[in-house]
Amino acid sequence: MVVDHLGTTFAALSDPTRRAMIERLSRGPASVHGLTEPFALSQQMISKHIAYLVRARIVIKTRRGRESVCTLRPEAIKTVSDWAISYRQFWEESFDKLDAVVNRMKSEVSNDKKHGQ
Amino acid sequence: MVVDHLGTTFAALSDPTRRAMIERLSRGPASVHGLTEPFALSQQMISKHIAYLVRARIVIKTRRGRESVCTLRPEAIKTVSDWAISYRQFWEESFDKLDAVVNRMKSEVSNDKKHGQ
DNA sequence: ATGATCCACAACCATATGGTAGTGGATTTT
DNA sequence: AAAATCCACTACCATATGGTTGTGGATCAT
Repeated sequence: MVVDHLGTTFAALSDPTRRAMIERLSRGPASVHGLTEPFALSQQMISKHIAYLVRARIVIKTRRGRESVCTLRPEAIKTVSDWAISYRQFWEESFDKLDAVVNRMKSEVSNDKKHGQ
Repeated sequence: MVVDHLGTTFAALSDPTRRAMIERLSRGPASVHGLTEPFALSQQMISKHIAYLVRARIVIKTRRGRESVCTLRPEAIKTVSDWAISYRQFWEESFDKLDAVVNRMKSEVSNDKKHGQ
């Protein structure tokens, strides 16, 4: 079976801890230890989350001495953006329709005012 | 605990069947039966997937006679887009840096050519 | 060399999810 | 009224995930 890259990406993003880690990494690479500190989670759990991000190709891990440095892959997040933007036309149309409805309601209201009830 | 809306949204998007259902619904509302046909999955399973999408507030279900009509909520997908776009600055900077590296490599290559090896 | 630090691996548990099969309730259709 | 259609509910199973504890291997500092 073909691997569902986008699927594993979304799955990786479904956890708030991992999204926070991404936010942290967007401000520069960090070691596993550096990622553990802010999160009140065990080091083992952080390693698991990182493994998940690595599997989803969102993060790259490189060994430097006794540290593992994690780096964010910008392409990964762009992939998500591209997916969502592919529906841009749909949601803009929907919002336009909503606008139209609102406007019609407004004019009906002013109509009511003119004609009384 | 506070509900992690974005998290359940991403989780809902992690399944290829559900993403295909979203693609289908972006072209207009459909009944459960209408959503079952293209997917070679049992009706029960499709109902489960729809329930997942409803829980993530991506889809709204309305009963009409014996049918349940599913409609896509455009705001839900816009949420995903907004999340990804919040990292736009990060990835554009990264791509710029990559460009810089590539350019430096190019100039080094032309340098090698000039000086021989 | 010894201890401390950073990290990975394994075993284990509870829960959620993807999937099946079976059933029964409404609503249309005939 | 009877049959067919559309859908939801339940029970059940295998697997993946979030989380824990325990441990051991490298690497750095003293």
